[in-house]
Amino acid sequence: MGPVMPPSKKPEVSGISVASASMSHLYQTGSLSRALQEAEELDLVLPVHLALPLAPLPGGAAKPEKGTATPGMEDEELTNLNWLHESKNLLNSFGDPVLRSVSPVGGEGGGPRNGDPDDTPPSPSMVGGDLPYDAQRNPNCKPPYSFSCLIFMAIEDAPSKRLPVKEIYNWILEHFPYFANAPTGWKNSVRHNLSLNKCFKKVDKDRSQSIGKGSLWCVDPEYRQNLIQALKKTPYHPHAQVFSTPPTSPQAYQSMSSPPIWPGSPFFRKNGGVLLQVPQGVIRNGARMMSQGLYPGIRPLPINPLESRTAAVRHTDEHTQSEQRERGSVLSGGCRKHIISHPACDSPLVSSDPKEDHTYSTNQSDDGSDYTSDSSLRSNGPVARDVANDSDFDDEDDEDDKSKIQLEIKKEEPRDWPIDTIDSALSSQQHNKKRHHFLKAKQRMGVASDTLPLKKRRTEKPPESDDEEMKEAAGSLLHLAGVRACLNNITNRTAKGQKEQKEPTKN
DNA sequence: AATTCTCTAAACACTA
DNA sequence: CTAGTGTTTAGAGAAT
Repeated sequence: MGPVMPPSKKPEVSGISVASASMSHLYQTGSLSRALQEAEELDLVLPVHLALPLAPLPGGAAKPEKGTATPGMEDEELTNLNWLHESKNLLNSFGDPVLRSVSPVGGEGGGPRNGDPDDTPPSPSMVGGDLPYDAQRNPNCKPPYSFSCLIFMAIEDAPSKRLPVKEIYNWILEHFPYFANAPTGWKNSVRHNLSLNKCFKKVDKDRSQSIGKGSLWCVDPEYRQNLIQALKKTPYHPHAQVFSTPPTSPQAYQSMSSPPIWPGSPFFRKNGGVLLQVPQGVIRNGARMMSQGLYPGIRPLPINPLESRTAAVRHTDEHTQSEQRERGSVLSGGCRKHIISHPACDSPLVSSDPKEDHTYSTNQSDDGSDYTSDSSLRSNGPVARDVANDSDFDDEDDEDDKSKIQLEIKKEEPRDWPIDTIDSALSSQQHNKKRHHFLKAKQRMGVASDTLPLKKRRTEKPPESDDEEMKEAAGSLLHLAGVRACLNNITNRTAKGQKEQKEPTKN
């Protein structure tokens, strides 16, 4: 255990340090601040939402003064607002590209924001500004969820896990009264998000179903966990119950941590609190939670746990912080050995095509030209990956084993790194712009299908997906045997043929 | 200062 | 024809 950190020193928010003491102990020791201080002294890793109020910000820069300048705001509110700003920054800085792109907090980046020191006075619907969200107390407060999260919640809340746009509107309206008075532009944003965000897939309408216009939308299972993770990280009111009333048991703590919308919300209830529960194992290891979105108990994947057990290295207290870091850096040093590989596993999470798993902001364009800085990879890789690979601390309960399984399935995805994404497709419109001229030029040259945005392509060619998946699955197997290149030649030829057949009809 | 990211607006095509 | 839906582009603005 290291020495007490001076207040000015940046804590390892990325979760490098290791906790062996339970968080409930901290709560029982008294006030949160004291507990947090104690945690710091003990080098404990805190779940992100606990660490937030205390943690200085990587990259500095919270801009509390930028908060809502709503007249009449109380000091406490301002404090909370500052906290929210800080937490946003902190969350952003954690670096999972996915999380950054699927920000839990709406307006992380651009767009007019509530409470911005705008020229225009805040409209009634904006009262509440950036204050931590409490839909019950302040229905006019803009929800702290990005549209991605809102849509995700709406879809998840549907029994069939698929909704037409209109129902998504309705769900949002029902759960977030803010939008009732908001300008209608938000619907456009929803549609925009659905269209551009890779997380959401259009489902071909069942002929028997008559839902009117449009299609059904669902969450791409491949990105589901990421959305959950993003949602999970939504900052919430620092003075919420979890802070003001230390629970007497870990269970109590679990049940009250990180309410997804608000406690008692239909969404929360329907999910039985499961979706965002933080099991003890995770609490003990905030690092994993922060970086991996490991939320054991969240709809375990249909895989065989027996085969998925990892050779997890149990963490012991003698691991020093530096050891942790070193281990992390080794693991993250480009060669990410995945503990488990299930080439034959038919987990839906396994990407069928590495190429498909990127968006505008990924390393390589479809055409192979490299016009991206891929900052998400650069800036986020190390921290996220370090921690990601530190998933071997515990653990004794099945829940955590499940989480490992999920983690490893995710890890299996055959790419350098990965998941850049979620709605980086949406967010990387910068790249989109950069691509624009290039793609236009290319389209003129008659390679249109190849240059279509990913999302478009995904929805455009469902018919051959089975075939393609089979090929990819075979490719994965053959790859292991070192004959990947051979297959590629075959598949490329096939795909090319198909493409050429399709092209004329498209234009 | 440059980049990244999200939101917003708008145009347009398509469809019920 | 209208309204809703889906796609795409452009730009604003905050954060990094």
